[in-house]
Amino acid sequence: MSDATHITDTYNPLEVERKWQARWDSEGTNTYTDAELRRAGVQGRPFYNLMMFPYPSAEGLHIGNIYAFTGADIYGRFKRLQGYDVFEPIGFDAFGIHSENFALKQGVHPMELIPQNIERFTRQLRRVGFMYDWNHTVDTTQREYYRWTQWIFLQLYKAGLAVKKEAPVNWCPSCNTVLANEQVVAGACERCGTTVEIRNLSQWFFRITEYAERLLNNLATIDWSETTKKAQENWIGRSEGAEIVFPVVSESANLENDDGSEVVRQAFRYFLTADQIVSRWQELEYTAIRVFTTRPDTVFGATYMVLAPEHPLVDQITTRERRKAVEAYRRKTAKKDLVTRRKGDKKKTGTDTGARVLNPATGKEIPVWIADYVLMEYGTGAIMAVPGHDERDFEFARAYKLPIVRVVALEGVGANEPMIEAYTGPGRLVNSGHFDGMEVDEARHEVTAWLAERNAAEPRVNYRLHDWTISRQRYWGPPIPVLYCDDCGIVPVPEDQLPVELPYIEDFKPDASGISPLARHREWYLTGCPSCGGVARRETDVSDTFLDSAWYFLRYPSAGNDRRAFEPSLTRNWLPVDSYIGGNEHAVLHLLYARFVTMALHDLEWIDFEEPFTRFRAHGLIIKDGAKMSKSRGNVIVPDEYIEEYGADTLRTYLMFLGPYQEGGDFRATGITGPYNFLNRLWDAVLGAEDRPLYPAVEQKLHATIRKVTEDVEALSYNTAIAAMMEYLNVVRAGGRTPERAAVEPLVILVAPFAPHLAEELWERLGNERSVFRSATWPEYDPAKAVADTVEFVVQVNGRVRARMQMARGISESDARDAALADPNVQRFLDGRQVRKTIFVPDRLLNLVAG
RNA sequence: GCCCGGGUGGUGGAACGGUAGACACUGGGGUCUUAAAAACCCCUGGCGAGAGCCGUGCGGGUUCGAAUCCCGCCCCGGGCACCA
Repeated sequence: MSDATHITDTYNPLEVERKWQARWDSEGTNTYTDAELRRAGVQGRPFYNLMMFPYPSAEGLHIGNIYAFTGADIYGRFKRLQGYDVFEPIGFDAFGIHSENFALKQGVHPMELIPQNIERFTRQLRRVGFMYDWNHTVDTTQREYYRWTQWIFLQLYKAGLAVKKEAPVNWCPSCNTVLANEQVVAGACERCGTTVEIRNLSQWFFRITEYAERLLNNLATIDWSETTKKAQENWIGRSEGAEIVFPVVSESANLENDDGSEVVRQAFRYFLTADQIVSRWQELEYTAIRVFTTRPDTVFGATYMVLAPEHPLVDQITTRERRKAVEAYRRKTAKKDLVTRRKGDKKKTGTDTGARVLNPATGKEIPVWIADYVLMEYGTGAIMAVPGHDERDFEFARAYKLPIVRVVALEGVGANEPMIEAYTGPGRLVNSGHFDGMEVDEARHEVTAWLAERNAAEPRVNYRLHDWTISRQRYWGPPIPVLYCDDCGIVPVPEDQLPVELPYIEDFKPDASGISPLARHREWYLTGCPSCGGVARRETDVSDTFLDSAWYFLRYPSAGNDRRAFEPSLTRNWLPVDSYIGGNEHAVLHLLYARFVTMALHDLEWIDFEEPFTRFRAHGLIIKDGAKMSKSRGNVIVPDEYIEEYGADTLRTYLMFLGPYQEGGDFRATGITGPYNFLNRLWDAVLGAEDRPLYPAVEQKLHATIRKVTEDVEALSYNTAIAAMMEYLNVVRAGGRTPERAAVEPLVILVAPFAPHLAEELWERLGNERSVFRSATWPEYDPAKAVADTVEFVVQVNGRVRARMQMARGISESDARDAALADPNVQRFLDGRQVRKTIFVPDRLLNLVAG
C-alpha cells in the first residue's frame, strides 16, 4: 500500500513535504556514494552545480540564502531531469571574525556555538528541500578541512607566492585585526564600518599581483555575469603608461651623507649638459626619482614633481631650509586617516622640499613638492605634475602659483593661450620640441621610446591590485603553518605534521596590540624546530577566512579523504565547476581569490585547469519595501513562518516569481498567494485528470509551454517560466473543464525543479513508482506543434493598429491584404488614399502606408 | 568623475524593432452560503457615452513602425575613485 493513501486529497504542503524529505533521505535520492561519484564522473554526464556556501550565523537561515540557493537548486534539478549526473553539494564557511564576534558578544566559545549553528542551518536547509548531497559536505572549522587549507598555504609558500613582509596595512581598531584591501570599503572596515588605520606591520601576503595580468586576461575566456567581470576588471585596474626618471640636481641637496662626508656629485652639474645627466644619471650616481604616468606624451608640460609625504626619498632630498616645513607637513598628514585623505573633493595642500629635478624631456629644472594627494600605495608614490592636462595638478598649481604649460591643443587653439582649466581631451602636441604637431595617441609611444633611448624611461603597466594580506590577529581561523627558529629563521611546518591545530583557549578576545590571542599561550606556540631540533615559536596569526573559501569547491568531491586535499581523478572528472551561482557582493573578494588560488595550484601542477568556474551568474538581492533587509530597519523576513503557512514549495516558487532572478525583487507578503493558488490548482487538476486524448488547443499550448519553460530555465529566467506554467494551467482548466492526464503529466515534470515535493507526490499519484528526479525525463516539444493554427493578425494604417483579425497561420501577403482592405475600419482610416507601400510581417502584421 | 545595471498601470513585473501592460498581487462587482471564509466567474493604465485619443523618466533623431536602436539630458541602485 502506497504512502499516498495516508495523505489527504486536498493539498497539504506540510504533509507532502515531510513525506518526501523523509523518503529522499531513506532512499538516497539526492546523494552519491563515493563510488557513484567516481563512476558518474567517468561514465556519466557529470554536472557540478555549485552555490556559495553560507556562513552559519546564529540568526539562522536568511531569506536571502533561500533565494540564492533556490535559484541554484532549480537549475541543478532541471539538469538532473535532463539526464545529467548532478553533483550539488553544500557546506559551511564557519571560520572568521563574524562568528568570533558573535561568540564574544554572547559569551559562548565559538567551538560550542558553531556546531549548534550548523545543526540548525542543516535542519533549515533540509526543510526547504534542496537537492544537496549530504554525503559530501564541508565545514571549514573542522581539522579535517583546515588541515588542507594549511596545506594550500604551504604550497603557495614553497612556490614563493606566500611571503612575509613589513608593509603598511589596513588595521581595524574595532576588530583589532589587519584587513585585506578588498575588505576595506570606502576607507572603513566592511564588517563593522569602523574607519581603518594604516599600520606598519609584518604580515603574510599572497602575491596575487603576480597574477594580475592573467586574472584580467582570462576574464575574456569565462562565461560570467558581465557585472561581475566588470567589477573584477575595475578592481585589478590595469593602466598602461611609462615609468620616467627624473634625476635630482638641486645644488644644496643632500649636503651630507650618513657618515658626514660631503656629497660632491652635484658639482658635476656645472660641467654637464642636462642631456648628459639624464642619459648618464646612473654612472654619475645621481639620485633619481621614478614616476609612473599614463600620459608620457605630456612630459614636456611637467612643471613640477610631487612625492607622497611618506616617500622614502623625502628625507634625503629635502634641503636644509625646507626641512622644518616638510617635517611639519608630514606629521600633519600622518595624523589624517585614510578616509579624509582619500576624499577627492577636498582642497589640495602640500609643501616644497626645496629639491630640484631635471625634466628629462625639457632639460629644465623643476621643483619637487610633497602633497597628500599623491598616494604611496599606487605607482611609485611620485608623480610628474602636468597642470595643463591633469585636473588635480591644475588645482594644485593654481593654489601654489606653479607654472602651467600647455602641451596639447586642438586645431585652432594657440599653443600659448592661457588655460583656465586642465585639458584632458585629444589633440596635437605643442611646446614639446620636435614632437610638436604629433597626435596625442601616437606621441604616447613615441615620447616614451625617445626617452627610453636616453635611458630615462621605459614602458610600464601598472595595476591597482595589491597583494592579498592574509594574516589575521584573531583566534577563530586556521593557524598559519609556519615556525620561527632563532637559528633557521622561517620554517614551514612539515606537511605530515598538519594540521597545526587551533587550541581551545578561553581568552580568545583580541586586543589592540596587533598580536593574536594565541600569542598569550606559550604552551601552544613554543615547540621544537623540525629543522634543527632547537626551540621554535609558532606563527600566532591565523589566516583570512577568504582562504578557506578560495578552495572549498575543490574539496567537495573529495570530502572525507584524509590523504589528500583533493583526489586527482575525482577532480579531473568533476571540475571545473559547470555552474556557479552566488551574490555579486563577492565579485572582488571570494571570486577573485578563488581564481587566484586555482591558477596557482594549476601552475604547481596540482590541477589541470586554471579557471575554477566555467559559468558564473550573479543573482539579485531580495529586498523588503524597497530597502535592504536589516535588523535595524526591522524589516527582516523570517522564512520559517512562510514555510509553516504555505510550505517550502510555495515559498520557493514565490521567491522565483518575484522578478528576474538576476535582478532580485521586493518581498511582499500578499504576493505569495499567487504561487500558492497555482500549486493548489495544479494539485486539483492532476487529481481530477482523466485519461483521454488531448484537446488540440491544449496540445498546442503544451508544446509551446515546454519550449518556453525549457528556454527560460536555461537562462535562469525563472519568473517568466513560472508565468508560462500558470498560463498553461489556465488553459488546461479553462471554463472548469476536466483536464486530460496527458496535459498535466508533463507539467508535473516542468514544475518539479520549482516545487519538488509537490511534483514527487503528484508523480506518484499518477502511478509512477520511483522519484520523479530518478525516473522522469524532461519533456520534449515538437516545434511544429508548438504553434497555433490561427493567429491574431494585426492590420495597421500608417503604423497604427486599425484592425485585428483571426487568420490562418501562414496566410500569404496578398490574402492578408485582401482581408485587410475589406475591413470597414481600415477603409475608414485609409480615407480614400492610395496605399503606397505595404509592410508584411508573416503571421503577425500588415502595415498599409497611405499617403 | 569613470564603469555597470535600471526607470513601463495602484503594486511586483511581461514584451525576437511589429497588438504595450503577459503572469500575478491589490481593488471593485458577481455566483455559491443563514452568514463569513474558501472556491469560482467578470472588470481593473488615463480620458471618453462611443468611435477614438493619450500613454513605457525628459528632449531630439532614425524607421512604414521605437519601451526596444542612435544622440543629448534627468533620476534611482551598485562597483571604482586625488589610481597619476
